[in-house]
Amino acid sequence: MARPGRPPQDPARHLERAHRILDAAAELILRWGYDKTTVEDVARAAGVAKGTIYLHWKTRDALFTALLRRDRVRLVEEVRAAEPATLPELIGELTAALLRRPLTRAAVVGDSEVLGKLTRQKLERGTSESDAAFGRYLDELARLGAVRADLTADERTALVTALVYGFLIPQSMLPQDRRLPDKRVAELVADATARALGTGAPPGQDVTRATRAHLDEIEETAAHRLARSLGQETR
Amino acid sequence: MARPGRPPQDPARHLERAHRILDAAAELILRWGYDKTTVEDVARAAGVAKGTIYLHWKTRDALFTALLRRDRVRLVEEVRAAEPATLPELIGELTAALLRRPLTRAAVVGDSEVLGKLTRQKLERGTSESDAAFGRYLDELARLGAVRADLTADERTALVTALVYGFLIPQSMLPQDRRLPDKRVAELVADATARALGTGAPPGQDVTRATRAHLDEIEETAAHRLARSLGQETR
DNA sequence: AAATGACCAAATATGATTATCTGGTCAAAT
DNA sequence: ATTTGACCAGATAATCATATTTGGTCATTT
Repeated sequence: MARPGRPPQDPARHLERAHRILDAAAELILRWGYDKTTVEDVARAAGVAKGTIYLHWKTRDALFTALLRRDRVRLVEEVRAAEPATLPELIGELTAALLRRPLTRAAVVGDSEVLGKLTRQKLERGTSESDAAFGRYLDELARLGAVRADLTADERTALVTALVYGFLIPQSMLPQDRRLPDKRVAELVADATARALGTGAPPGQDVTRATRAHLDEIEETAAHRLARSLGQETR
Repeated sequence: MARPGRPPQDPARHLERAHRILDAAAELILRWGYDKTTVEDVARAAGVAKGTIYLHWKTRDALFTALLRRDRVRLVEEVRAAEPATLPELIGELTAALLRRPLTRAAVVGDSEVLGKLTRQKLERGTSESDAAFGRYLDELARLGAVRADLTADERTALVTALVYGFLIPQSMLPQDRRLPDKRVAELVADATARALGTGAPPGQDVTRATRAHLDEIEETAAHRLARSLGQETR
């Protein structure tokens, strides 16, 4: 039932296949968890041979990293598509998007059911860089008078983090039926962000611009990383 | 080196010994973690025989429960001593007290380093009842115009929970040197609570009274539970 | 009556052995 | 050139036997 050989070396086909593999991986991981999902499984589900997967990624881990990065790119795209103009809108959309994306959501919430042994790792790192960018964005907003200037950069970041994580994590530990609707959670986070960090000043054009710029930067970074993850490079 | 026998059956002495055992347990658990702390260890450190511990508690678990309950009572006492008059003050003091008490803190943050196999358990339950009381308190405040009335009870609770957990958990995952000072964290939580839930209305006498009443209720419950934990009853 | 600590059963750890699985490679097929 | 899948070594799991630990009891002592 084999048909080794070489259908055209079309780079577009190559990329399309990478995505197909990632699709398969996503489904399997969400269903069985990272630990229980083997490369063989993924290959079978994607309709390719195991070796083919290693044509795309050096290691199993690299495949998973690519998967998360793709999810992240899509998340950012969703947020962008909503065209948030202010910090609260941005955070609200971010939260909503997070709640919609099981993989990234699991990574954020630290769901060991899904992530298996990777639970801890994926959380810690990756943060520092993006955090810095977010910190700069908040600084800019403070300069523009859109967020409180009486907090240090660390404090502003901690505050936003607290709101997002503070809603996501406890909610995820609640039994299904006691959780607030996802949409409502996003609204509450947005609202709380406005109240806890905002100044009440009407947001000007410059805030919109800064927000857009920040999203550009985030997407740029995310897209770049994904590209690296899809172009054989590992680590 | 033994001296079995029966120094007076003074109930005060009995209680004092219970506390001595708990002191020993607390120290050992904080140093070695729950899993690695044996009943024998505790007995030795407390200067009693192992059997004596079982004169106080039916199981090792009951001892640990008592320990947490005592810590909770002390926490509540500390909060009370600060005489918070408003919700933000209450939450701020609660956070500060939480940060000062390694055991309860570990329980809240879910520190498996300390709690060992109990990490999960202790979190989930025990909540429902106290949660209900807190919910009623928030309701009362809403009625008094001290907190926003445009939120459901669940939402108000979720919001406060988010603030406290949202600060404690991410901070606990940060490397020591990047954490904000405990005191500052408490201030930020208090401030955020005021902004996110407050109405801006000046707090009246009735708010103070409601807050005090709530603390009374909490302490009452906590003290009652501790008493049960120290008076042989197990479960 | 009150406290002890030797004692026991059950749990847990250790180790040795074997079996199974799975990440990753690469010669072969086209 | 490209894809495959048999193949391999190392990791992981399963099994079984043995040793150690430890939660909990209770006859004994004061």
